[in-house]
Amino acid sequence: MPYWLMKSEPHEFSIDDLARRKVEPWTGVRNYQARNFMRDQMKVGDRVLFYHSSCPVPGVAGIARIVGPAKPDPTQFDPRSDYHDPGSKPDDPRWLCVDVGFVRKLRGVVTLDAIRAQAAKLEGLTLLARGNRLSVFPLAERHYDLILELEPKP
DNA sequence: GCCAACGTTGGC
DNA sequence: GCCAACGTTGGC
Repeated sequence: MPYWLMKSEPHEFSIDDLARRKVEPWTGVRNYQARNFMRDQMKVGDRVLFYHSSCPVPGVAGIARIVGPAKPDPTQFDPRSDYHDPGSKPDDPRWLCVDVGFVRKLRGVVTLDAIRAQAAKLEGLTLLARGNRLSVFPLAERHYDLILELEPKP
């Protein structure tokens, strides 16, 4: 499954931060389903919609791609990290991260409102599923394309 | 800050 | 294995 949506809170890490960093290890995922997607299905080269959550205008803010495969998330072993997991052992890491590379920032955010307005065309999109909280999930290619068609024109 | 929805934990 | 309690997510 070569298309993904990944959420980030922009006050923590935004598309502008990724534009500066170029590549960022996607640390801090602490949900087994999201981890399993990264471990079992993500491939280097896969496309990612970069989603801003928990912010004034939630929505897709940019495009990224997977540039490094799943590997142990170092923050789980750091006692000073918010993501420290004392139950995870270095010889059997519980949490993984992938490397995410910047592709481009959209001309404007494709807002959650705008996406919802196309709900009829986006049937099955996890983002619109009731109670969805997953921070990493696969996208159907047609959903990826349709969302990008909502990008504001120049 | 509120709260619905969901995941995790732990007693039994 | 059940399920109540608790913690987290994320839009509003």
